[in-house]
Order: sequence, then structure tokens, then C-alpha cells
Amino acid sequence: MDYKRTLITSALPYANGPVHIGHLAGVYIPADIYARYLRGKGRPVLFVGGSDEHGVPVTIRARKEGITVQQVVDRYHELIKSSFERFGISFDVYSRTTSDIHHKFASDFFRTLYDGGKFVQQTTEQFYDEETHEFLTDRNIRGECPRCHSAGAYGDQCEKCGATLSPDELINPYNAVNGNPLTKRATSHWYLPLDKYQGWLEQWILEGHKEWRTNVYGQCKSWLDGGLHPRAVTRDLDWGIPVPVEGAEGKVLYVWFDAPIGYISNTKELCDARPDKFGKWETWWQDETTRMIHFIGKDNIVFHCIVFPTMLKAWNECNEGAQYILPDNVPSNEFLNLEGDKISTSRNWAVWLNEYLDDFPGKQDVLRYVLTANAPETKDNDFTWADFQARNNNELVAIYGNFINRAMVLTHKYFEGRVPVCGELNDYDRQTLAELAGIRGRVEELLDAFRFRDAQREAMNLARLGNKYLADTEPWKQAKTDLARTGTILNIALQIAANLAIVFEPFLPFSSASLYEMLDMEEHAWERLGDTDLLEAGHQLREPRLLFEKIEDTAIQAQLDRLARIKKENEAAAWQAPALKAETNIEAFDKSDIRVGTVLECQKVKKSDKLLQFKIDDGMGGRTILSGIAQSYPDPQVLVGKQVLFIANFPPRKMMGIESQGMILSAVNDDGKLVVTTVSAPVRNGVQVG
RNA sequence: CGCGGAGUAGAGCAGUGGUAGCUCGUCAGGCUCAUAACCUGAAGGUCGGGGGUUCAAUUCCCUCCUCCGCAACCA
Repeated sequence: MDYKRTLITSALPYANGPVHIGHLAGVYIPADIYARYLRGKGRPVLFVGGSDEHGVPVTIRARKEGITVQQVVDRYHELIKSSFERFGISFDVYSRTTSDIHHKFASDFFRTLYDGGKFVQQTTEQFYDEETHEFLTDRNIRGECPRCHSAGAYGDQCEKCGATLSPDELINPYNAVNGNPLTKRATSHWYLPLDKYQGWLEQWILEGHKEWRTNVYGQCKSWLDGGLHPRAVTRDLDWGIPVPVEGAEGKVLYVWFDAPIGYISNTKELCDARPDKFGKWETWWQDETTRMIHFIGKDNIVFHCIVFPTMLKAWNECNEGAQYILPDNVPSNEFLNLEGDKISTSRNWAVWLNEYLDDFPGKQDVLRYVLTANAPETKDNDFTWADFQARNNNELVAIYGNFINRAMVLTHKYFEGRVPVCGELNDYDRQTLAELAGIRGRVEELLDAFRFRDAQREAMNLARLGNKYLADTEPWKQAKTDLARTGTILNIALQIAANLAIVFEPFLPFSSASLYEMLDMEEHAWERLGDTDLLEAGHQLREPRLLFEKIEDTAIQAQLDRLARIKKENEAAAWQAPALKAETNIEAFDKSDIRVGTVLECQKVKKSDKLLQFKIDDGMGGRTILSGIAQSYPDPQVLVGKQVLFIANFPPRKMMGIESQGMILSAVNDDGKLVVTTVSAPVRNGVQVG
């Protein structure tokens, strides 16, 4: 197929939080590289993005924060949109699924399938909260586990015994959000009968797209082999696009039904506003000479390869004329971890794009470079700040930035910043130029195969070639005897520099812009990559500036400190009170004689790490008690004068050669620190506690 | 439970039925134009464990272990 244009979609980020490095590495950076690459080649491209603003989680967040759902999605849509802009993700359109255009478009789309008889309607019994008037999703239902009988199992799984459950199995189910008891209520929904498209999908994917990435192909095959089932495309919710059918009040389109339609409605929004530049939306979606590519993460594979294509196919069956195209490829990435742990929005375990942009101003390209160099293209990968620093300092600064600086400084030193004349070439010059000429083919081959990591490495090899060329030809030595030869060498070095600006534009657009400016040249089309006459002899260069700067340890340490703090907060939040001990009774308790006494003296026991020695006024002549709490009280003096509780009838016990006559009661905090117990108002020393 | 993906030098990743590669780091040497940057060379791996097929297995098959996804949040 000879395609005339490319439609690039990137998964719609969910407006429930900012975007983080996982989103960037998985979807937006590769999609942006691809879009910039094709534009550089002069190919018509439309790069679609937008916020996904429906679904349940935004409503939960709104309730938690006491604001409206609209306020939640407004906040995150704006934050996400501006972050992408600052980061240089070159969307042609970035809209949102709460837009009027989208509501109407998705509604019409549903209606077309409905009128065409493409849905099956089914009534089922679902759990319902009488007080909040809502049906609950599996995960929001909790109850006693039928297997291990522990409390608080979820509707889909018991975390104690690991059993997979359905909500019906739970004993005494309740609403996980508010604890309300639940009843069963009949509700009716529309289902997309994926099973009817099984044969068609098998043909299209398993036979027709064997070139898809193994993870994508394998996932599809797994679903198809397991047999597809009808999938509900409506939900009982008050947030979303109302189901455009009479008698469907209180029901909205399932978020996964409306979100991918957002790709289309966002395209329409753009084309309606800029027909001069982008033409009609139908050209992008319903012309078979358009090639569509979905950039997604691995968790979205089933929706983009099975559900959405089936929706489009069903729509096509309802229409005589216009027919939607299907994706030509769905390059899906695996996941990126952060410092060894999976990225999590709810646990705040992430590097947020907006925070990165604030913490590292002007360093968009560093993050782009690192996330591409370590992109999870074939398996989950790990992002570490140490790696981020190393790649910046050892690769961007030392190899790319340094080469540019060398070429610039030498030219200014020997030729007042003018591009010198290229004289006669020797074999080594020709060999170097031949390698330069080969770069384009290698990078293109990799980009066409969505191998961005390797493509960027190939681009970096051009900078390596430049460094090696300078090291081998030694123009600074030549300059002492043969200035013409020096000029030839520097001409070649500068041509390599100009080529670097072209080849890195899709990957590092900010640096390329800066490099173009330094070389004082117009942006060149991708097609000129490999040319050796990008800069003419006599052309005046600007003053050299550093393309990249070293990142110091302190900046990295600040990020690590932040993560350590978050980890600690998470651990504290995850802390649960220990299980109750076996039942006891008042008689057993009464055997312990707990008294109050005032601390007269308190000091560390010599040669002991943990022991503090107390002298207590117990109202009975005083006693000595040892307590293993020294590590929680670096300054024992703070305890002097305090009234503490202690067990008075334990047999004496010798520790470190000192006899302890009782036990001071302490509480163990969640971080392991011990805190002595005391009384809330002064009492007479020696009184009993009971 | 099941299904899909992954497990390869200190770190991050390629790759292939026939003596195991890249980048960074490490070590040694060279160079000094350059952001102590650059260039050259070396060391470093029983390719997750076990079994099988084969003249030959890291690559094919079986089995087990670990991580991720399908399955809250979420790329």
C-alpha cells in the first residue's frame, strides 16, 4: 500500500493526575519522535492527543477532595496540556473528551451502532448502594472472603489468600468507599458482541499483521485463542456521555468506548478549525491511503487491537459509503519502573513531568534522551536518577556537546568563526564522509521499524564519528604547519555538526534548534541528512555555547531525597495496627501491678547501646529500673521529672551488671521508635494503674 | 489457576542452531582543540535453575523459579 499521509494517535492520558516519565517513555516520546521524523521528511502527518476525562476514578477523586468532577478534570487537563507543550510534544491537536464536539461525536457513533442493531442488550443483577443511588464496580465492593474468611476482601480478589473472586461470592458485601451495605438490583446494558467478530479479527491480526511487535501480537493471540465475549459498553454512572437511547437515563457510555472515539473527534475539532492546513477529518480517518499508527502502553493493547477496531468495523457495516480505516501498526511499549519499584500515581511514586520541568529548566532534551535510550521497547525497564545523570554527563555532554564545542572553538580559534574552505580530501576524509552518508539509511530503517532506542543510538554514533575524526586528524597540530589542511578538517567537522542538528531533531528538538542557531543556519529538511555541503565556506558562525551542561550530584541527590521521603510516607501510610492478642480477662490483667513513678535520674548505661538506667521515685523508697529505649532517647535528660508507668511486681533482673526492678511501659511507634507512657495529670508516686 | 511478555558482563540493553555483542562504568595507555572532555586497548558473562532434542543450544522442546501485564490506580 502506498500511503499518502500518516495519522498518529497517542493514548489519551487520564485526567486524574499529572503525566509522568512512564507515560512519556511508553507513549509520548516515541510518538513525538515518529511525528517529527515524518514531518522532517515532508510527509503529511496529523499527531493527535487529548485528555481522557470520563470514568469512575475522577469521580472518586472529586468526592474525596470535595470539589466537582469538572473541576478535577479541568485542573489536570490544563496541567497535562501545558506540560506537554513545555516538553515539546508536538501534538497537532490536544483536546479533551468533555468537549461538546466529542460528546456529540461519540453519542452519534453509539447511535449509529445502536440503530444498525450492532449491540446486544442484557439485564443483570448488580450490587447497588441504596443511599448513594449507585451501582458499584467489582473493586469498590468489599466483604468477607468466602475461602479464608478474612475481612475486607475485594469484589475481584482477596488480598489475604490471593483467591480470585466475583462480587457474588463475598459474604456481607459493602461499599468500599462508605461502608454501606449493598443490595442487588437489576440493570440493563448494551454489549458489543466481540464474539461475532472473532473470525474477522483473527484474519486481520493473526494473518494480516504478523509484523506487529511480539508483545502486541502475543497478547492479541491470547485473547483470540481464549474466545471473545460480548463486552458491556455502557455503565450506571452520572459522569460521562449519556447513552443516547430513550429509557437509558442514568447510564453513560463506558469510558473505554468513548475514549478512542476521542482520537476521531479531536481530529474533527482540529480540521473544522484549520481546514486550510489539515483538510477534512474524513481524509484522515476514512481514506484508505491514510496510514494510522496507535502509540500505547501494554495495558491498552486489547482496547486498541480488539475493541476499537471492532467498533470501527461495526460502524462500517452500518454505512454504505464512508468506511473507517484500521490501525496499520500498534507499537506498544512495556512499562518503565522508577528506582526499582513500579510507577504508581496513587502512591506518588513517579517523576512528574511538570515537576521535572520546574526542577530542570531547559533540560527537556536530557529527559527525552534518557527515556529513549532506556525505552521499554521489549521489556520493562528501570529509570534511575544515577543513570539519568550518567547519560547526561557521559553521553550528551561528553560526546555530543563536546564534539560541537570542539568544532566551534577550533573554527573560532583558527578562522575567526568562518567556515573554512574544504580543500583536497585524503582517503581518511573520504572514509569519514562515507560513514556520514550512511547514517541516514540506518536511522530511517530503525525509525520505520519503531526502534527508537536503536535509532537514537545511531544518531549518537555520528557524534562519536566526529570526535574520532578530530582525534585522528589532529587539526590543532596541523594548524602549526598547514592551515589549509586544518581548514579542510574543520570544514568536514562542521558539516558533521550540521548533520547532527538534522538527525537529532526528532529526538532532541530543543538542542537542534540551539545548534542551528549557533551555526546560524536555516533548519534543513531530513532529506539533506548525509550531505557534506550544508555549510558554505565563508559562512560566519556565532559564538560557541554549551549544548548540554553537566548535572551535579546535588541535583540528583535532591531527587533521591524526595523519593526516599515519599517511600517513608508510603510505609507510614501502609502501617496497620498489629492483630489482637488472644483474649484475656480481668483476673489475668490484675496480676500485673502497674504503678506511677517520677523519674529522678536517667542516664545511659555504659557500654550498652540500648539501655537507659532510671532512678524512680516509686513512693516506696525508690528503685532502679533499666529500659531498652536509649536509641529512641538520645538525650535521656528530657525524661527527668516525668511521671512514667511501670510494672512493679516483676522479679528483679540483672542486665549489664545492674539490677532492674521492674519494667517501664513504652509504646512502639510505626517507625520502631519507643515512647514512654505517662499520665495526663500529676498523681502521687506509687499509685496503682488499673 | 490460566494466558501474554520478560529474565544475557558492575548497570542499562541488543542478538543468534555453530568460538557471545553494544552503550555506560572499571583498569591501562595516548592526546591536549575541547564541558578533567576526546581517542586506543584490556579486564569482566557457565546468556534465571534443571532436564531433553542435536555433531553442536544462549538460540528449539519440556519443566521449575522470579518479575511485569491481562485484573484497583496506571503507560
